[in-house]
Amino acid sequence: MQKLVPLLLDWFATNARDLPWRRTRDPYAIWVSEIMLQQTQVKTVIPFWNRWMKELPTIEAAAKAPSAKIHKLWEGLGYYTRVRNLQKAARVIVTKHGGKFPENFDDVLALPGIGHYTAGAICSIAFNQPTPILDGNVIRVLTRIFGIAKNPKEKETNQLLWQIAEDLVSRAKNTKEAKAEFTSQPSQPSRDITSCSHLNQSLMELGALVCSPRNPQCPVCPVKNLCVAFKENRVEELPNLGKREAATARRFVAFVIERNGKFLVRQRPAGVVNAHLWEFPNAEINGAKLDVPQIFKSEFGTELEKISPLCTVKHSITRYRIKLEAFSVPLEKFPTKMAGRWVAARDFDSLAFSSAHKKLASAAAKSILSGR
DNA sequence: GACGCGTGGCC
DNA sequence: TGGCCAAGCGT
Repeated sequence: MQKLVPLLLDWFATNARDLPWRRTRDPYAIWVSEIMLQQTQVKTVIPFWNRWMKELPTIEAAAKAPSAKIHKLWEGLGYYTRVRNLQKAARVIVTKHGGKFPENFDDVLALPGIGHYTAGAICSIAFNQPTPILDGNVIRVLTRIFGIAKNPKEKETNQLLWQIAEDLVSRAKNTKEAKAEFTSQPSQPSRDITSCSHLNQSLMELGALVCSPRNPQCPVCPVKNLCVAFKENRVEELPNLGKREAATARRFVAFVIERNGKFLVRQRPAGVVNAHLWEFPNAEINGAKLDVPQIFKSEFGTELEKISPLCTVKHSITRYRIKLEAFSVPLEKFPTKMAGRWVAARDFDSLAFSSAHKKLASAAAKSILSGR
């Protein structure tokens, strides 16, 4: 096991992807990347991160930004609580840390939206502290290298994995390369050493590029000769994550209500799925029968005048598989009971829609252009 | 400790 | 193509 850390560091030195947040040591920039990357793939995050850093380049800017702006910048990324916690934390940093990102692990961990993984990632990547990380990639890499067959979500196994992660990053701090880097540049402050940062990133990078969930690229793996799963031909069996619950089907109907070129949209309240995002009026359908005029009347207390199918969107939210059927509802006189905002199609882009309803907005704008 | 939270990539 | 998965966190 002596060889593991240097093998990973050597591999990372020549195989690391050139990601935008790897071109900086700014803890704010790295923090933003880590929040965006939670449960989200690198490829998805890149344009969001670039846009965010351009629009809100500092902690102070993030702290001051209007709610509409941060939601718009997050539109399409999902898990929108992340962006509100990011701003809450930015405000804590401004008020409690003088606007400077804290370097103490416990101070970082105390920030809203930052758990053990993210605190460890920021402290190691931005400050090169020997703080361990354990995410989906690292769980996969470590359970395979060490042949750990128990479910990594179980407390005992989870603790073991954190212990291994801590051991590895501690070794990285004391590795020969780190000392060489230090002695060759004795005048540099310690934060210019990167071995802890690179060791942690190497585990995730290996998990993303080589030790992948399906079709792992074992022949090119730098640590295959140390890997228990590879030697025992158990790579496909690990990690032993339980089964997921089957998705539940749900069905919704949405009304794209238009009058004089404006559409009725509303903002979802706090505390629900897609809180604070905008959407077209909609309702869940229970039961098999789809009586659209009846649903419209029960929602709005008004008979609809005309109606035509607009489009159908299939999407998933957490464990629900959703079919959303949208109808165009042109109105001559709109009822006062309808709560929401009337918005022209050209202004849709100024609102943050949930992903499914963003598709409805596109369809609505298109139908206006074509004269419907 | 289990659950809720979003979305898109991938095969 | 539908199901699995992704740089998790808060409650």
